[in-house]
Amino acid sequence: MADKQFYITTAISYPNGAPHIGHAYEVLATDALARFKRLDGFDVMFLTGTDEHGQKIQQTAARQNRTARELVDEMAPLFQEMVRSLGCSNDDFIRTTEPRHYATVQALWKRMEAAGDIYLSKYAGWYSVRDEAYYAEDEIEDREGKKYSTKTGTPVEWVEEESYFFKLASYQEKLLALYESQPDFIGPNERRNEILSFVKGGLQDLSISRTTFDWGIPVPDAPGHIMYVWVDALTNYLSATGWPDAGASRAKYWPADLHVIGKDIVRFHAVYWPAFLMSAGLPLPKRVYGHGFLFNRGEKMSKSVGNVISPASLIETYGVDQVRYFFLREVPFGQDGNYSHEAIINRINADLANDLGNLAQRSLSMINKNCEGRVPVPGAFTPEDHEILAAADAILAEARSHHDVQAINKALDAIWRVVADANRYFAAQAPWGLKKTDPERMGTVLYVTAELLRQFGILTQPYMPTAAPKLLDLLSIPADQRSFASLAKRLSGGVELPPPAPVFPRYVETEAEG
RNA sequence: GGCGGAGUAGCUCAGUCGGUAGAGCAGCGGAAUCAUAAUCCGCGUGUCGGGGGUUCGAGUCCCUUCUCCGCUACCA
Repeated sequence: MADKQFYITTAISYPNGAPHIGHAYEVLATDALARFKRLDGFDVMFLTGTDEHGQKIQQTAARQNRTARELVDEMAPLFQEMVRSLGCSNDDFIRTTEPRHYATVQALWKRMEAAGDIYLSKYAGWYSVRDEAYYAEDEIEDREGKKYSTKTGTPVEWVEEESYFFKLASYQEKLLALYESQPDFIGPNERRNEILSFVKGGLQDLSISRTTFDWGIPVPDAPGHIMYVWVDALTNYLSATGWPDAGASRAKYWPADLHVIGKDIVRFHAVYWPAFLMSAGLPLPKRVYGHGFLFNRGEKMSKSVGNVISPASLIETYGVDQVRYFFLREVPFGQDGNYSHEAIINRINADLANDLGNLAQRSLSMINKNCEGRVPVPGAFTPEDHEILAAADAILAEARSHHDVQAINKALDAIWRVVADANRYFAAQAPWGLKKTDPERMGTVLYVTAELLRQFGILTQPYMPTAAPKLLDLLSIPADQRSFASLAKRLSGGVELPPPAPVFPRYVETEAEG
């Protein structure tokens, strides 16, 4: 049991502005992965948080005439509230401004320094504050006397500073060996190929300290130097385990099993991060997975286009479980996805209200009216009964294999294929017609259907942490019989059920909306 | 410029070792009435981006070409 641990993380959010759908998507998907593992018997640690240092925060705060500290203390709770409102089950929320994080980052730095991988040199070049990146002479252009990055269009300024460097170049071979020996270190495959070609193309040493601003973690024994964003931010995954305190209660969780991140920061997680850890002599995470981006009707969400929708308003409009279900089912995790009001409604009504919700409602109300509100005691099963139950029994193994590669939408497809089968089963058996002709057979059909609902209820808990338990409540399933281990134990006949109530309401368009 | 990926039914996409093109959604018709106007059944003649080639036979292999996307590099 001690070996069945699972440490999963999201990237930490940069709280320079309010949380948006991208933040919500990443954390809700990671939550589904974490919940699945918990239900599957793992001792899970699920971490998310905020990355609160850097020049952008400092400048935003300055514009508002206050300190960076004041700014992040106001912003971080917005992210915590978003995570909470999405029904997420994170075990911790780390902020990079916390003392525990400072301690870990500085310890990691010292380890890398002791390994001989850090040296002092000088860095000069065109720096974009917004991108937090340096650009070469030919990567910038002159526009009305000012310099801009040709790549991102952001303003750049000439910066010359003393900087500590990390000997990244010397890790090229070790990294390639890592990708070779651990083929699933990077997912999905497209991202792996990109990283592979990037590293094969040669690595340069990395500047890992800054002296031009001071909102960051100080470099040990180097006044004036603060740490580069990625040394600081990536290390949060380690900080939450209490490292370097080997006696910390969470020390056992390292190395992380899965870092869930956006596809834009795969390089930092798949190149820099393992190199830092190798340097410090620490075990490496098992896998890094880069998910795609979400677009509103094919367009990137932006204030100028006027299609900005906050996670909070989505939840308010559709409901938290519905929002979670939609994004997890509709978008293949790892690919970019689209969302629109129409698409969300279609999923809510077709999959949740019609297919699953209505199946529950029609079968449970028949039990309520015709079986004294108790789970019927089934008679002998027919081949049809065995077949549909076998289909349900097969879901877990398939869902598991999809979750192993973060193919969340495929796991949901697998469940809903059987939901569709269950509707066909119910229609074919037509228990309402058996009421007078063969009440015992009717009871058996209703029993089988209730058992299928139990399976669906248990299996959908990772995705819909509010609605799925409601469905299980309607079946009087005790709290301690809701894990995947309980899937194999059939519903017991004779148990009293509460009156049925709709679990997934239809979304009805109101006049005002249109 | 280099590397990689993708172009298949109105929409989103599956198509394993080459063997007469599939699913879901939407649409049309029917059945049923237990149920959240829900459910079930039936209905798809698609230049599989274009062109050429290999093969008895190619969406599936090879060449070429067009378009889109990602990563990356960049010319004195």
